[in-house]
Amino acid sequence: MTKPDKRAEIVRAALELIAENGFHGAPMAAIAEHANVGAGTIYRYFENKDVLITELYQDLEERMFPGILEEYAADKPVRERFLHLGTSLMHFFIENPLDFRYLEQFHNSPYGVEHRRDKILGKKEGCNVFRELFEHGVSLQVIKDLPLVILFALSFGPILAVARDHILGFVNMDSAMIARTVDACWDGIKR
Amino acid sequence: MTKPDKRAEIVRAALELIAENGFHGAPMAAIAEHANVGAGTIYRYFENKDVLITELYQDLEERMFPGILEEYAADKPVRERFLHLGTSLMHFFIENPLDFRYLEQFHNSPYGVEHRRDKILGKKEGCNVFRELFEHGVSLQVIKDLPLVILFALSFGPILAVARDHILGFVNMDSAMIARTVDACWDGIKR
Amino acid sequence: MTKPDKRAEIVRAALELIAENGFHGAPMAAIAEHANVGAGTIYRYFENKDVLITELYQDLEERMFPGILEEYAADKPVRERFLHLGTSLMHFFIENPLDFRYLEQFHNSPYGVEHRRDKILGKKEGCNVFRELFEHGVSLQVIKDLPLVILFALSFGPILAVARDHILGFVNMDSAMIARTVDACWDGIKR
Amino acid sequence: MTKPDKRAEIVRAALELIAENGFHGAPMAAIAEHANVGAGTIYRYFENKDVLITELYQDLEERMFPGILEEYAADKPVRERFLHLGTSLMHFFIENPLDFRYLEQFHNSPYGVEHRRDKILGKKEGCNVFRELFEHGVSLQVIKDLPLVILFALSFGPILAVARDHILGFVNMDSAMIARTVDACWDGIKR
DNA sequence: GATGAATGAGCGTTCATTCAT
DNA sequence: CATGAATGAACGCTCATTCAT
Repeated sequence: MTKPDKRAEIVRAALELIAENGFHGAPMAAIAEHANVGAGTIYRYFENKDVLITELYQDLEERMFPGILEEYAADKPVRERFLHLGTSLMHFFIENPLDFRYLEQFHNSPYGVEHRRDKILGKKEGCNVFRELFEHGVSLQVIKDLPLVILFALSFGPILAVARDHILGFVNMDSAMIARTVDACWDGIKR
Repeated sequence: MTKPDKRAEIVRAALELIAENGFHGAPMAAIAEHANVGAGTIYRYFENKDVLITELYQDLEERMFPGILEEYAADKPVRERFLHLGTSLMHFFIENPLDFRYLEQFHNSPYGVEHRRDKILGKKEGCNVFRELFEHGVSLQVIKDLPLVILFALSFGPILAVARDHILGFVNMDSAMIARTVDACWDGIKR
Repeated sequence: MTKPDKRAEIVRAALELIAENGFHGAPMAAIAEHANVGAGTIYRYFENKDVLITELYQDLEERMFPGILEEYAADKPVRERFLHLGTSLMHFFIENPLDFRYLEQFHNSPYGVEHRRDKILGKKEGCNVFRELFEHGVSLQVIKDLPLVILFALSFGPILAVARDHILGFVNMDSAMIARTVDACWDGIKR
Repeated sequence: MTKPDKRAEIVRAALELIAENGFHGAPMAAIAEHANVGAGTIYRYFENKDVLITELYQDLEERMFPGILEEYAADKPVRERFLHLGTSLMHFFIENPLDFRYLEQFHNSPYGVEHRRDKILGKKEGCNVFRELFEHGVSLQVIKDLPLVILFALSFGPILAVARDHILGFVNMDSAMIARTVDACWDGIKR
């Protein structure tokens, strides 16, 4: 039986190396070495590098959403829900810098573009909390009546940028600063 | 003497190929071919690929700022100046998708991180209009009193995200939509 | 004790895969899978892939000769015996295309060359009906007085070539056409 | 400018290694080494290994036919022409054992099968002397009225087999023996 | 100064074989 | 005995860089 801890080691090593060096700064041989695994072993768990990259992202999403949605109350006001989500997201990024950097590498690559295209065209199920919240907010005239894509950009653009800058050490985000930043994002989308 | 038009051809070809295919989708041989230049010739103008990539970015910045700063009046109110800059920037990105995609590739790579680090730590001269505008706005209590880095994130995060989505075809930005988006960014940073 | 049916399954699977895809289109893992056997199990029956390939050929010969020699009467005239053998052989090839293709793969490889060398140099016992028939025919002055090796070439060269062309669909051999072809082979060696 | 002698060295090394060890006993790295050339250099002359293999075969054919057709007189009787062609062919094989073994490797591989299929289906121009000779002989009722493919088998089957056996040292073909063998082939196809 | 043929380290991937279970 | 997960050497191929012309 394939040992689950080998797969986990590969995932960990790949995430780390790709997060730190990008996709082509992380050769399969290096991933194998960091995982204390033979080069061929990776291919028992992942068909090829593309599949590894994609599954790594899916793993990441599965680890990310539960935490973010914890204590998320769908019956609270739109503003409060937005602040909750934005804050949780930023905390997750800051506490999981490797995950965050992997996520950025992924989004900023053909994989990520394809992934987004599928999501926007509705080909893929994704986490729709944000979409629903925005649509709800727009219908209540609490949020600006802008295309969803733009509302996403106004919300996540700053959050991602700030998380990156924190991780790179360009700014230090404590809880208060996070709260003020997410507040500012809300100002951007609120009507 | 090295002919400046050869350098220009190399820059043009490299920008095009890298914007379209990423850094490792643009081999030096392909750049040389697209520039109608020998492969070795590139190395007369650029020490190596890293240097080419970095200088390409500097060229891009030099082409970008004059257009954006056109008709920029330092004596207008902060809000008006912000809207002018944001709108110009978005227009530039949308009208120069190749430049924009190169810029994104660059920012999302070790090169870009290094570049930002140098700028923030003050090692490099950059375009300081934005910095001055934000600092001025903060001092007038027109803009939120947040760290500069966060104000940048709140302003450019959404603009970059929206420009990318427009270029990828996920949203269609006409002048009206651009104006509304930049307005929303202002809402994000204004006090 | 090793179960003989496991060995048989391995032999069957290996023959099929190698016949269809050649030696290096038939990885040990694939053979194991087709045989419904663990990859390591093959090594309990065959020391390594080379040994498997060689023993496979011996199995094949053992299955081939009994059928060909059926109804073979050593007291019939040389010509009649030759036609009988040639015809039986061609029928066997045509009715067992997998065996035939394996045989060709084997002959046309270092294994096959080695095998022939051993046979010709008398190191290995083989089926000697053909040799005896030719020697007898030569002594009766019914068959041309040529070296055995050449008589083999004149007889089996065309038969193998025609069988291959039939299997590849380049010609369609019915019983009549087989008879005429073997007749022509006889014309080649007869005095 | 690419030096023609580099290409020639690669061709020589590849022919030699493949003739001796088969296609997968001749790794590109080994070919490069035998040609005293960098591994990457091969790819300046041949797109990939498949192309190298195919072009090697075409080179070989171009070297082979002129010699064989030398002094070939289309106005001589069919028998005489057949003996001339068969003898020339065998001499060529025996004098160029590397070429011969390469040719065998090629024919006995997917490349060769494809090549023959194209030729038989008329997709490819080839050397049609044999075909014309056979068709002419059949129409004059000098050669047996058998499908072309079978006439080819009766002629070349033995010639190839004998050439191989000579090269492997199983028989020694001098001019007299070659003549007698080709005579025997003629007996096989003549009416 | 300009060239582009040549290079070889390094990539992603395969597969015969081993060995702990 | 049987297994199949693990291995790592070896493969075909790419490409940044060099250097003789």
